[in-house]
Amino acid sequence: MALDDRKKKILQAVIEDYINTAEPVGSRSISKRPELNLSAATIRNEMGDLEEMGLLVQPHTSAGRVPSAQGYRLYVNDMLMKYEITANEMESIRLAMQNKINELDKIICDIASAFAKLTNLPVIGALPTAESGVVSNIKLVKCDEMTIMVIISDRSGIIKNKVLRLNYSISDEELLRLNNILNENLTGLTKNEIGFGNIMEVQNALGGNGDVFHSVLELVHSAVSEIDTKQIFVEGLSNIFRFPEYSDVDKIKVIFNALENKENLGKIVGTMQNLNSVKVLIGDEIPVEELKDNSVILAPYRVSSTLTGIIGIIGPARMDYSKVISILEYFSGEMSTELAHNFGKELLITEGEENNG
Amino acid sequence: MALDDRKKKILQAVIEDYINTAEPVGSRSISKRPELNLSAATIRNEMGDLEEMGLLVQPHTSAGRVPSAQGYRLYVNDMLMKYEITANEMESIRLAMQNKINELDKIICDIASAFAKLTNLPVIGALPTAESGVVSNIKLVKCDEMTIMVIISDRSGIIKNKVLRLNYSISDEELLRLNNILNENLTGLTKNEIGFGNIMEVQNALGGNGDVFHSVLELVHSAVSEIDTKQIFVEGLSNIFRFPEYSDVDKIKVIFNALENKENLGKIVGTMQNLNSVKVLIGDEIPVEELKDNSVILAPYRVSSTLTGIIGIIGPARMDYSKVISILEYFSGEMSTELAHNFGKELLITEGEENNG
DNA sequence: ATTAGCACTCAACACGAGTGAGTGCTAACA
DNA sequence: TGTTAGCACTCACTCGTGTTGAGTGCTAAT
Repeated sequence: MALDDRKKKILQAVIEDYINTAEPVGSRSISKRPELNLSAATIRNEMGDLEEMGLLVQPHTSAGRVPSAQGYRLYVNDMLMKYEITANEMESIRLAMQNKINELDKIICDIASAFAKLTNLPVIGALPTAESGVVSNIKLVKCDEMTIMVIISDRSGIIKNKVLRLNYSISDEELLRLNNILNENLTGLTKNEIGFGNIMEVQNALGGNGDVFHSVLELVHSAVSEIDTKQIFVEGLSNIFRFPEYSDVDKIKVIFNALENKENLGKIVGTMQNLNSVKVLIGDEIPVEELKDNSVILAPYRVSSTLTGIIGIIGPARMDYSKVISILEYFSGEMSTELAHNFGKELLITEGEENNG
Repeated sequence: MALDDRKKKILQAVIEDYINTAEPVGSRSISKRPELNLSAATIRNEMGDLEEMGLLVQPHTSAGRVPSAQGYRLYVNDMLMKYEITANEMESIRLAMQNKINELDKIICDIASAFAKLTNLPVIGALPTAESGVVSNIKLVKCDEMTIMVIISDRSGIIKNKVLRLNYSISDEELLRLNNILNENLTGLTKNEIGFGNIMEVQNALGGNGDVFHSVLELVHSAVSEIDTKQIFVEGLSNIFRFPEYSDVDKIKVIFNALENKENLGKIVGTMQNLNSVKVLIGDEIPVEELKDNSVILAPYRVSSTLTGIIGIIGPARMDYSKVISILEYFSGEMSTELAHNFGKELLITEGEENNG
């Protein structure tokens, strides 16, 4: 059966009605639309065809039709109207970006929060991490007699710092020597290239008293290996209460349990392979069984040449794709220029951690 | 009316039954208890008295009785049986503490998560912060030509670090001079004593080119003022789904909205004034209107002489006070020695942030 | 003082009729 | 041949009713 223009229009009408009302859409309500000057009976015939084609589903015999995942997919791919972001919406996002005092992680969370408000949907994402850039500098700083901080940078700035409290003291000369050897052996390599092997090389280069520095080396290793560890966040989770599809406690329980599990979130965010465009996951395209009645829309953002993150929303498959995609695209596109404008230069990210020796 | 021994026993029986079943407790079920060899009719008379005294409440005429907030309060103050922590429970908490690789914040979150599992309740708390200790050292480190890190320590170690990217370069000599002046003016003061006034003094001491360092001073100021900013966390929120009192979406919505609001959490955690013992908030003792059907139990913990935090649970007023209090007391008491044992020395906390200049 | 007995209350549940939105099919119509 | 009006049918949903059972308060006997 061919999907002619009229069928497309009817499908679109059903999807848009359903997005607004969350109720199965009947033939009569569609027939009332002025752009489709057809009787309910005709619509019924067409809807029957659309159901046969797998684009619509009937929850039960005497109910209207609901879009299937396949229907949504067709809608997203072919029939999406361009949603024009309002000045207000741009303003909310800009405002969230403009708080100069806050550090990057907080700005991202502010933006996520603004998204959650604009879209009335829970927002998920990953904080910016360095995508395996080349380590350009490792710096060991002695904070006090027994406390060492390691600072790792790539050419765009600091990407990780960690603190270590030793249970022995280390002289300035020893530290400088260790620092030099570390830089000789590790700079110029990407995070992925730095493994335990390289670290052992350093230990060998240090010769006899390499043992003394063992915990410092361990610290460097753990800092390096965490460079691109994605820190995942969820904002505005309580937005799901707005949806009639979550008016049942059991369903809320399922989605909460699913989203409380960082592993699941990691899987979802991990579906973004190329960091260039918005990605839409509908229904069982989501790699988490419990979320297969939902849709996820993800967008990459780039803070600097090496720092990237992911932000997106999750909600019932019935969602305002057009608006959400536009907002995410706007953000994705404007992020770097916006922040560059506000901050006047490339941004840094840094995380502090501690450790014991 | 006097609260004689028998009335106390009946009250206790009602509360403990209700804690276990979440159903209004009838006279018959109490009369079956071997330790109270009384008929249902007698129990009924006594329960009538207890209701008159405000310790029990009847949800509706033909229902059993439920403890009032006042009843719970009496129970917690006078009638609590000492719950003996099991070896298993100790083990879970110890395990969470033992992960040496992780930094302190993660250990606390692990412990919170263990608590959530042990108690089947959502856990709230504040990450360890320095309680206005004396700033013993401020260190400015030049990471690269235009990047500065400020590291603030008290005598127990690093308590805050922040990174700043300048849009001008700063010489080693200038930085050293600024560092010295900062230490001259600010060390020995507590966080509360360091205000914008002191910072301005530094700027004056710097003389003519004080402007150049303005953003560095701003950074120091913001780092200092964040030293004891409580970072609040919630773990295992989905535990509330276990309770029949939250089988209604509207109620879940209320508690979620209440707990999603950091301000509310701050208010709750803020009720801990003295950091010495476990605190129980029952019903409207909780400073958040929406949570007045719940109870909160909070405990302080001390990581080092200057680093303290708060951890606690929240749940329906009907909760196993005895067990939860014991677990929190155990944790509160063992925390420092446990961690001291695992880490072999005082702990540090450090947070990294960034800023723009 | 305690208890057995009894009438009373009321939430909860199950059942069934009625309602209405929606369908598919068929026959008439342009 | 495509479109439409009409009609019988389906089925979730609502609402009123009756029943059940746990629990109470009161009273009178022990």
